[in-house]
Amino acid sequence: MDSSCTCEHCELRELFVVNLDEKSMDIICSGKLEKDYLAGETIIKEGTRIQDFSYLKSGLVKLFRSDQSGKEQIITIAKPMDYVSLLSVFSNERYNYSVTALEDSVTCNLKMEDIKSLINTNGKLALNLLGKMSKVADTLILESLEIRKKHLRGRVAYLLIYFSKTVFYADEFELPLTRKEMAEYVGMTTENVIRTLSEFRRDGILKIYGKTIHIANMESLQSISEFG
Amino acid sequence: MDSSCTCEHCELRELFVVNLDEKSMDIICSGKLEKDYLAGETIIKEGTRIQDFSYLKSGLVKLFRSDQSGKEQIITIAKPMDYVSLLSVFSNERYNYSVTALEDSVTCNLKMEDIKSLINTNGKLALNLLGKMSKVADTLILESLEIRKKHLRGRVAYLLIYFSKTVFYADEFELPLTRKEMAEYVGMTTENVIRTLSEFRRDGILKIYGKTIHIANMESLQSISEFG
DNA sequence: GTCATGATATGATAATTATCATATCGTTAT
DNA sequence: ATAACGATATGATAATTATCATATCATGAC
Repeated sequence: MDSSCTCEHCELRELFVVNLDEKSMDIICSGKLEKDYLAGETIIKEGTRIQDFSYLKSGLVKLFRSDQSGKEQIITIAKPMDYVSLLSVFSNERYNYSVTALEDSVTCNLKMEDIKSLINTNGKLALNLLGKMSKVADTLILESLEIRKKHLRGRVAYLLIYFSKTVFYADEFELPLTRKEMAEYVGMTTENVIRTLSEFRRDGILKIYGKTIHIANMESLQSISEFG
Repeated sequence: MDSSCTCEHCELRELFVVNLDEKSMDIICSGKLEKDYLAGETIIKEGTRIQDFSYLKSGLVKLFRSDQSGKEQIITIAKPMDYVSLLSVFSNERYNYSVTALEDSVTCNLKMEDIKSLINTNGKLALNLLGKMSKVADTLILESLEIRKKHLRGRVAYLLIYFSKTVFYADEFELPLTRKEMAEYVGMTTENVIRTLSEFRRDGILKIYGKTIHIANMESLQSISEFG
């Protein structure tokens, strides 16, 4: 066993759920590569050839698209143990989105070829990946339909609740997005994100200290999100 | 070989791309069930348990969600050889969307269990399905981002081009959606769909005879879609 | 045939959202 | 330290879109 490989102790088992046999684990591990990124650094650039199958070990990243005029749309945010390259990966030669670190982050990159050959011999792994991809796609599609139905207040409320309930598990947290990025996520203008946040502050729903948000009235925020 | 099974001649081979061995083919085929639906009929109802893995043999169907107030949002339209149950299928117990026939349609239903056990033993099939799902998810997600960027005129133009170029392969076609459904697809009101169509007619871009649409000026329509 | 209903259609108005202008604040580069 | 820049912030205004009212038309129910 390669002494530089610490897979037995790493999260690969958790990630793939099914226990791979020693040989498969060795193949995967020997090609495994961890990379560190500082907040703001580019992890994947749209148009790059897809060679790795990567997941996020720690930190927080955004997946987004840019149009010709440079305007960006955030597709989703990935948390630790989420796949960074799941969309596109089995159907495309190249990434059709970019990935940037929102916080200092570490990715774990496996070789796409290794994964593909493993899938060929390990049906459980295949089903597991199908399940993961199905879930990610479902979530993204339903989320975009939900957001589309909401007014501006509802969209901002939705986003704050998202961070509070599914990313930070706290009523007070440090926003990992600028107001501009929040706007790019939920499809509105930066000015209106700012205005909406100010409005929530004036209504006593939020306390805002720069990027630090404290949700003072979660009930109100939730009813605004569901729409009011 | 079961004489009622005509799989050798059917499109299963095309669909799965990889040639299944006789035994696998038999398993799939013996559980195969074709169903006919008239335009307007419900094929899948949101909340139903997922038991089949089905694709569309002929016709045209819409996948959509309904909210508590009965308002609907169309997720996508499936054409022949598209999977009707691909989203959700590997991650959910129940459908979180409904499917209705837009035209008289025929579905071919395979047993989910058979597919799953085949995936276990056939890596190529697994990779093929991963590819298909990846592509569908990608398309849906990017489409929703594209539509979100457009103004009303661009959205209607986009939809008409979609039907012309990828569904009917013709400049003149019979719209399979009501104006209300068009609105539900691209996220606007019925009135504004109608108004926009009228505007295109007045500008000489379209000729409209009820549900029959003739695109008289594709260049204009395309530049409107890309936005202008 | 007549009625009821939903689809299509159009206009007037209201609500929502974006754009533009401007200002402050904090951070980084020099 | 100062300048430059981007992020945050707010107001005024314009553009976009939805809502409401109303009318016609087609279709299916009876």
